[in-house]
Amino acid sequence: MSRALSEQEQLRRESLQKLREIGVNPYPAYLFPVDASSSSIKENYVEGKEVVIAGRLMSRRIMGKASFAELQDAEGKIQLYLNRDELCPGEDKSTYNEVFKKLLDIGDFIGIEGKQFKTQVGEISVDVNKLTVLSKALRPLPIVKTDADGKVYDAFADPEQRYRQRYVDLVVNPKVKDTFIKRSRIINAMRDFFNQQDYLEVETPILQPIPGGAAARPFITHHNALNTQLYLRIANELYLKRLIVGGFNGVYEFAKDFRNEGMDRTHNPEFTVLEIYVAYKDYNWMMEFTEQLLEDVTSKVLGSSEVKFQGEVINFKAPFARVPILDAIKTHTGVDVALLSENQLREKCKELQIEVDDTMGKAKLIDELFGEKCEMHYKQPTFITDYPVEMSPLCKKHRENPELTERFELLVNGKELANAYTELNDPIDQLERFQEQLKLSEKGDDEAMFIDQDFIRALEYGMPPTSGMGIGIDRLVMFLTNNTSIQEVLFFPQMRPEKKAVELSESEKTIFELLKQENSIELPILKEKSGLSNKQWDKGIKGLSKHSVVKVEKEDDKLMVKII
RNA sequence: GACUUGCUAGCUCAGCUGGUAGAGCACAUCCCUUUUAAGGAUGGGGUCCAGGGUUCGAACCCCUGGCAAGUCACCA
Repeated sequence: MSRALSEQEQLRRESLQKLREIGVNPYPAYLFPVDASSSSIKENYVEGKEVVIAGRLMSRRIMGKASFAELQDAEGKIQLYLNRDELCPGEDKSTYNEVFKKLLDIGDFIGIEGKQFKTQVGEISVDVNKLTVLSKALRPLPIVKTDADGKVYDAFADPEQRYRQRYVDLVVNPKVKDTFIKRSRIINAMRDFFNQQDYLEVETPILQPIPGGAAARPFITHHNALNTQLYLRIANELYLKRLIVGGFNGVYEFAKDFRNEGMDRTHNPEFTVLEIYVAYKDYNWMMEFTEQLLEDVTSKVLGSSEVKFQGEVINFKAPFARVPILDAIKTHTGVDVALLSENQLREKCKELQIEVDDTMGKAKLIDELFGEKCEMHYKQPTFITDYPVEMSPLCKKHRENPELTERFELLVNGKELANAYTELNDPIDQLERFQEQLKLSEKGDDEAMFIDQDFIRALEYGMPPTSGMGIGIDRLVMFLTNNTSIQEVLFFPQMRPEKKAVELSESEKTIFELLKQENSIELPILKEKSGLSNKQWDKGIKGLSKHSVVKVEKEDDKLMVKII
């Protein structure tokens, strides 16, 4: 069953047909020899120079025998001037009168040849002397207009439509395109930074038999040939460390991770993370490395280490502040965790109106305390360091205090942007930590880590002292493009599927069943038989006609209903 | 998962106390040779998210469901 077409869609299909009838192929297969672009023309304007450009027709201002139009290519828009007698110098004016004025629509791809010139108002334009149809658009684009002051009218702004039909969003909202261009540049700048130091970009499995390296619920899938359960990775940490065991000096991966958890404006089920591991380094070195990386990336991509984000100015100029987590808690709550037992700490948390329960250990309490009372204070990039050992099962114990670890998180605008460790390379300690996690999992924590025996085996062969760091790329891009929603920095954020094909409603089914017995029946009799109320009958019979399932016909003054 | 808000023409949105569904842009026909949110005249276009209920009558009231956004909860 085909979709009902709107009036505008029907007209465009008719235009498509007419183009073919007059010998114009609406979808030609040939290469179109573009030699300029909207931006190259504006940047290197030469009066009278011939150019060949292509793009979408985005607006038309027809004034009888001459017209202005806007062409949008990958870089932006440029104005076209079409003069009937220049475009059609002979007797046949059909390219202008028929093709351009009648059969083309906004959104169609066209190629043009013409001369650069400036209009009386001074706008750089192209005077068209040849026009080629490159691809006809059958659906109308939303029309977004911008006036001389940059004020936007009728913006295509509904988030649902924008995310579901990102292609449309990209065509009509230039800012959206900018965000994704920046995203690509950010990743390139990071890659350059790592490659300059001779770290190796690697790829590790997405389908993993044991989902390790983080505490999160995985997606589960099944491999038929192996007849085994596999998981989509929640992190790539354990694989990258295996490569350090294998002898690489530094490895990094821009990885898609998958977590089967809630979705909101900062969480998408699949997201991108950069993880990097460098041998013979510790977390102090990694802090300096991270600072330099972010200063370098912001300067290269934005031209400045200062980033405007939601009215705040965030400065990524190195060095960043460094605050041990217990100091942060003391500063913002007055609680000196080091002096308190677990129960005393739990009481303190209750006093501070933090929700706690008896299953929470000291680490979890500290985490809550920090998350609720401290995190939001760190707007400027700040390294929070030395987390409790229970929270960090893959991190080496602190060289001065075995209850803590050599870990830092980078907070920006109160949110975690990066996470790093001096990696745990003692295989016996690592196995014990995994076993601790197993106990948590037996207590019902469905996010506690699995024991990865092969990873332990790798560590038993020896891993050099190593520091590793991960950055949430989506969140970084959000900061650097001033977006508060992760959906704005993903081309295709996860959405619930759109509605399925229409099924028959109850009333429609009732009528259809009756009709199937007779094939053709008088309308009043059918209505009587159906036993439906007026409204149900009306909706039912109208629905069936609309779905082209039945037809109502007049025969000898009788209304007959027939199955089609 | 809970709560709040929204869903009306291709797009952006009105639609009063329940009484024949509106505007701007877009579209169609006509006029217009340097315009620019071009202009002028005329016209067409609707599953009012879906289903059910109340009612003489529902875009509007009630119930159920769908999708989305925001807030909260959960969660790296």
